[in-house]
Amino acid sequence: MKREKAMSRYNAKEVEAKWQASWAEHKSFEVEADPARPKYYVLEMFPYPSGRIHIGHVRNYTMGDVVARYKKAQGFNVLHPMGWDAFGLPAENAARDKGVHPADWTYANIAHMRDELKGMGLSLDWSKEIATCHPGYYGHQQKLFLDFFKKGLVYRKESWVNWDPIDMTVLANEQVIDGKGWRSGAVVEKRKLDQWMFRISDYSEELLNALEKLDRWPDRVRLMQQNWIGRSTGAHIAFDIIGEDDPLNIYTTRPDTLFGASFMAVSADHPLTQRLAKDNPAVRDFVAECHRMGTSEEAIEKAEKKGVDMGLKVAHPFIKGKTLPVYVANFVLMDYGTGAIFGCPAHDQRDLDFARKYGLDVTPVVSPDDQTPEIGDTAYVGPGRIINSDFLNGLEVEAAKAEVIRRLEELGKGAEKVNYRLRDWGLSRQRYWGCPIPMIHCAKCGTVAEREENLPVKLPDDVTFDKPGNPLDHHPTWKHVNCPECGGEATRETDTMDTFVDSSWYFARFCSPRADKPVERDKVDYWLPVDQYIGGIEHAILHLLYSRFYSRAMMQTGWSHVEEPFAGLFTQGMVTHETYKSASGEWLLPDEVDQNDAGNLIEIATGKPVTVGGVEKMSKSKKNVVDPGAIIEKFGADAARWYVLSDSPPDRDMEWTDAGATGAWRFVQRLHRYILENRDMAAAPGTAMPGEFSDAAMKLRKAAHKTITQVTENIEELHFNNAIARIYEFMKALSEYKFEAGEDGKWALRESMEVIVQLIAPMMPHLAEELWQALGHDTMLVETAWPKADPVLIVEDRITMAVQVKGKLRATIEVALNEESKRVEEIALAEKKVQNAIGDAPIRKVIVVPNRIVNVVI
RNA sequence: GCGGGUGUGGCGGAAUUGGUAGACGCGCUGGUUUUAGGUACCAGUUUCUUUGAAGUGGGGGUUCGAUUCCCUCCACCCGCACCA
Repeated sequence: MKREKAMSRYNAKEVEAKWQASWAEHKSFEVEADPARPKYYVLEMFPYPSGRIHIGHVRNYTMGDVVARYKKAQGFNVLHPMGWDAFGLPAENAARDKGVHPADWTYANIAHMRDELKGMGLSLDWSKEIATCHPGYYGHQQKLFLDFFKKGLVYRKESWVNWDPIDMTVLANEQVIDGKGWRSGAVVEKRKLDQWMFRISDYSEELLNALEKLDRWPDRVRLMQQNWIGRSTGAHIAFDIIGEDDPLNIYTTRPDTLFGASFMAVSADHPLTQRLAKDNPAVRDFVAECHRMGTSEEAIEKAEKKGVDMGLKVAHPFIKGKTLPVYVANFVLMDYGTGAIFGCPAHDQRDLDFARKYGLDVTPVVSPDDQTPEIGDTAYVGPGRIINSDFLNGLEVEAAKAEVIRRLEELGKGAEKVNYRLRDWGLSRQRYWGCPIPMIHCAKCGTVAEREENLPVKLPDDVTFDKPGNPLDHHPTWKHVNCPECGGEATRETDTMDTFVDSSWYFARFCSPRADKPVERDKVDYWLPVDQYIGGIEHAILHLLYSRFYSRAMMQTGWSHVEEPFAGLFTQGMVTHETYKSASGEWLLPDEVDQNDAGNLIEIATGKPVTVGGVEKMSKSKKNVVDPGAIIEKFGADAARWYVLSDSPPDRDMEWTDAGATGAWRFVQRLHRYILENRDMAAAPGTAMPGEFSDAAMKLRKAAHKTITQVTENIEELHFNNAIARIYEFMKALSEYKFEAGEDGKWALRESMEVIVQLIAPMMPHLAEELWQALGHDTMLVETAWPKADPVLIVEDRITMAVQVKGKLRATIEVALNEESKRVEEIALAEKKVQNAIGDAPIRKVIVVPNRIVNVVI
């Protein structure tokens, strides 16, 4: 009997498979460039093929799918492709740990994840699928690299890496834990290696200025990029080193505080430090200590401010006879400015911490109130006038900066300088599973480009991961080639490219994914830029900035016409879940936890109570993950899609709860049941619209058309949770509708049923398609135009206005739309509750905001 | 440490961007239906000392009016250049 009841329910699994097959058969989402039609390019950040999709993917791709399906219904030629960010470290880890070849591991993962994505019913054009680890992709990436090289956008430079001395390998920052290698446990060293670099810093100003034009990007992302590029105006100052010919060049943004300088600080990697370290053990030890700190800016900034006096003195450029000691300090970054600063402790917190530690002078030179400020443990960084500074005294900070620069220029000891925080992009990785850099080192000719006819430079398949270091370097034959210039013996570059390179142009490749060159101009000219890009906020800076650089570089090499790859950007929040711990303190999967009869959470296996922890980002380590496959199996893809959209604003984190998913599933059942049980009461499809409607029918029609307007607006703004709330409201209005025998009532019912089915279609495409058919249509909903609201039906002639007395709500009144303010005031004051609230007090003022509110001030 | 963000009932959140705080959903309470229910339907649900008052993380300010703007403090989250 149980089965019988279940059979009468909507069978999501069956129905979803049916429509997925139907869309595939009809090639519903396969598109070609068609200049006669308006295009819309929807793209979600492509996934790393880890093996299984996670619920964050479900949320991300559902959002993109809603936009894609909606835009298609609006008549756009919609490109909505999918691919795989398939190079990267995890494949090599799997190779090392499990003995699987990275390619086999990756392609198996892709196959599985592709099936999972197909089960979600996404409107993807699978004929355009790409994987970055395929030579058909990375070969073209090598061509772009060579073009960039010829334009001078690529160069080689020594730079610092994390080096594991036992594994003999370069470590990613995340592989360095507390200064030690994650596998070997060896203390990590900083080491200098020759690295390939992209000249992104050439575009600093351009990348900064163009942010202004990205008006469909979140402000916070633009702000983060702006801060990352970090344009500052300051000064270069040359300090004469006592007893030496060459000066110490520093960069400062506060030249106005020059008279407050009490020491110089240079980076551990500064040439001066390197030179002095040779004869000075204290300096050498300190440099070694700095090199154990790791390469991340975070590690450097968080470390205690330390330094060593290197015994040198420099002369103050303006104070005769004053000298300043030169320290090597751990908080000075070689990559920023010149790698050297002057320290003015009174007006910089780091300098102050340093000065207090080493007993250096603290001289205030900026005063907020013309008094000499007391400097304790907090530096004064605010505005004010200059004091204790000779010719600068009395000037405001900005005027003082200009004046000191003018004086320095006169002396030939300095100049104004614009500086950027943005560094060139180091793309070399000493790893196997990445795109080979198509360069060859020849003893005679130097480093030369591989010939284009030899592209792609393919990765060798026969590699081993049992030896420390880079497998490409170990390979017996791969790197040995003839020089393309002289034909002599030479070796290939064994570095591969950063995976950020792969993801910096994939959106362009999607336009012509099988072309025999990186991109076809007519295709990118039609499709680019991406109209709506959707992905995580964690990519706010690097991936997006690198892609913006790549677009410009591709423009410069003639491949494209767009500066900005992503016209619209949306960053969705993460999916979170409660964490659970067993009685013995082990993390538990949500599936291992259930409620007992008393409503307490217990571990299913043991029956023991479970400790509920915080709601956190889903992570394998804390086991607070849900498996999308299991969710879709249980509730269907539509319910899962509906739920990830319904509860939280898309840019915020959402908490996954079982109850929420069940709620979505219930709505699926409810709508399905409603349409199937009541469709016979509705007019036949295609019936002509009656000339007149009863009040009830009219009320329903108004609700339907208002809902069309609201849902359309909500989807345009990507406020999917609000769209769903409006659909719920309309569902309520629909179920409260009393059926009428007349043709007008039947017609209104059909209209409303069709409207709700069309409005849910972007979110729940399978159910919508099924119900569309159930309503008697033999066309596919996926090919049906988006409903249009009748403007006549969405204007209300009477509205409710709130009446406040002294800012507090006392009554509401109903008035005509756009009623005269004077009349509104009369009606409001006549209200009994309003009069009670006013009492005997004299009315000082009445504020009437048309169609909104009345506030009586007493 | 630096940069960016978030904070509203028991829970997720809404609020036309300065104008009725709590839409919509979950949960809960009561009722109806059903052979049964982790079903369906109906009603209620911010709190309190309830003729009223308080209330959007805490404190202060601007305003006729503040979830919204300003100052300050607290908590949590994201990024920091070799994870993707």
